[in-house]
Amino acid sequence: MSRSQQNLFEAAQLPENPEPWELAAEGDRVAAAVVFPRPLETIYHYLVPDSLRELLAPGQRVKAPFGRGDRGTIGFCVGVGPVPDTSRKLKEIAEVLDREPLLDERMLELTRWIAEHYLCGWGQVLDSVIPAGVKKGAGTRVVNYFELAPDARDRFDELDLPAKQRAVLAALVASRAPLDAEELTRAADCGTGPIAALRKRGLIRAVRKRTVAFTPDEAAIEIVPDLRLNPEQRLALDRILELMRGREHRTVLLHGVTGSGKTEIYIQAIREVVAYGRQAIVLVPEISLTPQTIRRFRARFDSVAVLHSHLTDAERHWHWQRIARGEVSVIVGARSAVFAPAPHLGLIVIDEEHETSFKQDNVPRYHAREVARKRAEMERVPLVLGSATPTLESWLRVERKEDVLVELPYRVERRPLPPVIVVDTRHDPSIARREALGRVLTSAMRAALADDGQIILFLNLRGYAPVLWCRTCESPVKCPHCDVSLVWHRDRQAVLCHSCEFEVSRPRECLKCGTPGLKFLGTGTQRLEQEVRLKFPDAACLRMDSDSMKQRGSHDKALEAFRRGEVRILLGTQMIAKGLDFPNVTLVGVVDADTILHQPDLRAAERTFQLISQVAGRTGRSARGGRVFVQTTSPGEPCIQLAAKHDFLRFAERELAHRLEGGAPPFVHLARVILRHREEPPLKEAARAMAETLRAVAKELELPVKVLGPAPAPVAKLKDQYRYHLQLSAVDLAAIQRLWRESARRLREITVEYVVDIDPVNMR
DNA sequence: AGCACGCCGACT
DNA sequence: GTCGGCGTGCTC
Repeated sequence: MSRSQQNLFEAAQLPENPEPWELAAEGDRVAAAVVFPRPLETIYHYLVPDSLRELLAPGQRVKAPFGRGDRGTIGFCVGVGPVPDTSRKLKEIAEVLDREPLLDERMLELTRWIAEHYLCGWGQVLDSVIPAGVKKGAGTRVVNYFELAPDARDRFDELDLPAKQRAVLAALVASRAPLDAEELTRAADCGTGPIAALRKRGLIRAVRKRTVAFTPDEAAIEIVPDLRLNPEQRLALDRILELMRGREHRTVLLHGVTGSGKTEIYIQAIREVVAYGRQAIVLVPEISLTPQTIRRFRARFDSVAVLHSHLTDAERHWHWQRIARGEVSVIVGARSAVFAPAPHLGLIVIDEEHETSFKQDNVPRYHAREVARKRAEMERVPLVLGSATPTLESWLRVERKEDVLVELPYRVERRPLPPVIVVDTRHDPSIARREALGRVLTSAMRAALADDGQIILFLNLRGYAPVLWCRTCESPVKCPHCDVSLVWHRDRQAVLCHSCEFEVSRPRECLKCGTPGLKFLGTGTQRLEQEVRLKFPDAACLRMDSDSMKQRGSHDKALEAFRRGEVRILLGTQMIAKGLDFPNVTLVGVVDADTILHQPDLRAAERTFQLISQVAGRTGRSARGGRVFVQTTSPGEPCIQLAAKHDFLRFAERELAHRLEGGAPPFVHLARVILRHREEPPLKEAARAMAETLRAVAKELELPVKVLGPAPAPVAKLKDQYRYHLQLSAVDLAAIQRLWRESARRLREITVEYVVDIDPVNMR
């Protein structure tokens, strides 16, 4: 038994060293520790019948009778060992579902850590970590393979057989491995009849095997050599390599301004890892997982697996198997790629570390950065976090010397960062006329176009008008199912709810009071597109948002058109804020910096700073230079001012001071409890009762946890369910975790549905 | 989360 | 009298 297996037994509360009498009493019966994909903390024990003993190992799925009805339920075996010391009569495992473990001991340990850290069931974690395609065996099928019966080879010469049957036998004699029906009929030039006849005679027999019935169509790509690093990059890479060779875990924060060449450093660090025969995982935000990013890695390494959300189950399964066999050196993917089953991991990289999409927003609500940190710690390999605008969480760790800071303060070839001009739109005549582009930005656009430059305009709202105003209610019309304003989409001639599926075509009257006469207020990307076309009729303009980019491949096509210069003005949402690198872009406009700034979120300033910095990174990438215009009604806001000066350090210092003063993250850990119910009064009462219980338990156990609330959630209703939330905060996350676990029993009286979110990043 | 058990209201 | 509403509590 391996060491880590023993650890699992401890977790499963099996006796580590059973007393001799125990062994005698139990004979040599074996028990399996099983967890189920449900919100259950408990590890359940089952007897392993002798017939399954050889087949069962930790990491495999089993079917076992569970609950009062003894229904066959699929669970995950997390340990095998002696029968625990319990008076309870154990049931037996009914079936072993996998031939091989789906996860090794380390991954089991990692998933257990996630369950404990994020307060959910271990089985739930395992269930979400293993792709559906792997569980289903997608892209594989069971095929009959034929081989000679044991004595057929010897009797071959004396047998008197029809010619075709003889040919089949001859083919099998010649082949060393068993052949499937297709191979056999081709080799013997016959149909299936002779095969069936031979089988009947007992001269050949069939063995059933699961085989891959999937062939990937990955076009070959030409490998290009590594780029020459500039002195700063060289220094940064050396620092990372030095830590890598130490064979100790370290987390490196690679803070490099946009365009400083961080990706090249990742690539060359990975090269070293691959040279040792190890694998690297590179996590990138989902929206950055574009064909360009993929090509960039595939042009530098022989075997790259790209895990993105559009893979079919069969493709995902195929990659998973290849990764597990160690055939892939580099795994590039979004959040869930942190679970790639690489057998000899050498390095984990997280690009754009500050991106919120690394946090999963359903159970298990893990943050890929924290999971990566844990995994890297367990595997004793480095973790590299890269960003131009690190999270304050990562920055504080650096300040506390918990992590190592490596900086790239300059762009490649020492190109300057673009000047950022903050435009006060409060007294702008165009804005007063409800236009989206103010006078300053419009004339800057005119100049850029006259100078043959290209333009990127960023606006964080999709649709035509984000507000449908009812004059009678004197308020925006809301979705009848959600506490969210409906958005007018002109292209579909309908108002949509961006939180649920609700849609009404061309409403003439208010959905609440029935009065006609609605006004469309505010500007979304569709209205912006119209305004741009009106003001610049001669410049080809393209809108990129999730509405216009629904079709597969349209994203790549749009960017290609922009790259070729067929499109002069590119406008869109978040999806154009990252990673794009077009040398001819000489102007970037942030149409409304206030949309993020004024959100009720403790990180609103941080997000605004990040947005401006990231968007600014899209220009000035060639000798042509470039400028950035940021439209806002709060031009004095420090986060905007400091982003305009590209001064992350000052911003971090200021913002950290604020957070410290306000007792906010990263100085404390938060946990958010979101309760939901169809009716508001019982929900409110349940939330109150929960807060009271948590406060009482915290007091009894003297746990230093603050309990805030309850209060209606910022989105007070979603899909016909009202929402309330509580906020727990503590310097030490362990205090929150303990409080939650210790309260579990007393929280059983809470009958409305609720979830806990540890270290939330989304406060809606 | 599921699911069985249980204790109350409208039916044959 | 029974069928079934969904509140309650447990699952090796």
